[in-house]
Amino acid sequence: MTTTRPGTERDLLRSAGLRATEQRVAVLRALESNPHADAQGVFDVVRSELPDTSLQAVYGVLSALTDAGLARRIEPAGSPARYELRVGDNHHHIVCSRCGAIGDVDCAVGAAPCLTPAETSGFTLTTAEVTYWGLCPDCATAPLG
Amino acid sequence: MTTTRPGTERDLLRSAGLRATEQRVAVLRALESNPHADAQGVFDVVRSELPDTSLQAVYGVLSALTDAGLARRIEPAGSPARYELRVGDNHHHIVCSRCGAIGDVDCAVGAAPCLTPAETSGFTLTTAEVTYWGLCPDCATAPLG
DNA sequence: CCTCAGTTTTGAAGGGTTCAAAATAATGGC
DNA sequence: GCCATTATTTTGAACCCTTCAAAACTGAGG
Repeated sequence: MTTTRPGTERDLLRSAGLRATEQRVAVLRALESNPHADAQGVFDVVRSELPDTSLQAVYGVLSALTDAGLARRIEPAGSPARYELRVGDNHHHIVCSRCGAIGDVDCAVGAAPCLTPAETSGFTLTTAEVTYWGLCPDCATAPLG
Repeated sequence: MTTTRPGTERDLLRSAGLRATEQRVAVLRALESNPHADAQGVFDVVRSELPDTSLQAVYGVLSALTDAGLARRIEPAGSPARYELRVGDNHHHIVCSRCGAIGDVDCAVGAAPCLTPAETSGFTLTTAEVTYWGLCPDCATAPLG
């Protein structure tokens, strides 16, 4: 067996119709160990493994993953875009208003109560996105600010 | 009576502890007639009244209004920041994913059901923000894309 | 009317992201 | 296994939105 050994990321990419490049595999790994990382954060992690990777490549990979449905892009106010691999379930996020840390939050009351506003102003609704704001454990207990 | 006549915006500014400059009055008027406008949009409207106003002044005014609680800043993903004068009530927004138009949406089920997630990952919660995505009336009936 | 602090103007820089052409590398077929 | 094809990445640059900073100005109180 001289073929590829691990391959889970490669398989994931191929099954999504994407070429399994080492940059893409590295980005997937980076996001596995760093949920909610931004492009720069992914870049930093990827570089430790593939030192010649460019930031633009990371942007390209993140875009490809997002388009293919393998990643999800979230953009909290005042923060650069973050990416996560947890897709397909409609979960939400809680953002620390002090340090920007992000946590996952499952939908509040069962299925999707927030998905049905009273009045949509004539808009056709497709999705609802909830962002909670607060303080992460560290910042809540930290000194002043 | 040779004093100011209209003055509602001026009064509003003064009561918030801000100087009533003509730029600020103009920005308030622009937001009254253009809810959810972005800085550039406000700038365009203000310029029709005060041609010498700078974009930086608009940014400054919007920042001052937001800090003073007279305006609210919203930042939908993929859009420049928008501003609105409707503050104090926790209403949400619906954004057209095609053209970016924004509508107001009152909180779905009475008070604030979305404010209580099941699990906060240890975060201390302060606010919840709901963004609905869909198509505005115009885009829903428009041709393709 | 004058003074002083708060605002705006002017000019520039910054971060995050996207664009484009050329070089490179991953597939599928031979 | 080797080639050709086409997707990806590299390289280098530009873009938009926003903020910063010093100097000129203006509103509000005395």
